[in-house]
Amino acid sequence: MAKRTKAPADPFSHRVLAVVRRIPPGRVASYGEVAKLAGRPRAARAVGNIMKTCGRPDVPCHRVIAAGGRLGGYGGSEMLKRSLLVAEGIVVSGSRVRELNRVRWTVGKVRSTKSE
DNA sequence: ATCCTGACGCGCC
DNA sequence: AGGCGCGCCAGGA
Repeated sequence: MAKRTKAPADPFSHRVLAVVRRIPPGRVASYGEVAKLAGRPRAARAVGNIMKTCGRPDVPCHRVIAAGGRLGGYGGSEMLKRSLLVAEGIVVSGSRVRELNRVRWTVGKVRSTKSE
């Protein structure tokens, strides 16, 4: 045996997709946050690339935004991303998410949609 | 294997 | 406040 079947291959990309998939509706996570949770706090850029190559409908890539609440990009259709976020109840102003502190997805922080 | 690009992040001008 | 540059990581040619 001694064969671990196969090398870890891409635990990173796989991890990123898993994290994004865990993002609940009405919540958003930044590329850097996802990257950090995936095990690469400096791979925010790579995360963005993976989002593009994800090709998984179970991965709400539109819920992944840039740092500071910026929309980031969306294949050139960031207006679509903005609409999707707003449609989920997220307040977006221009190219900036408002109340980021409220929509920011945090692990272990299950805050109801109730305004506090 | 090497080079370049790319849905980023942060600092600086 | 907005724009520019450098750094970091992964995937594709």
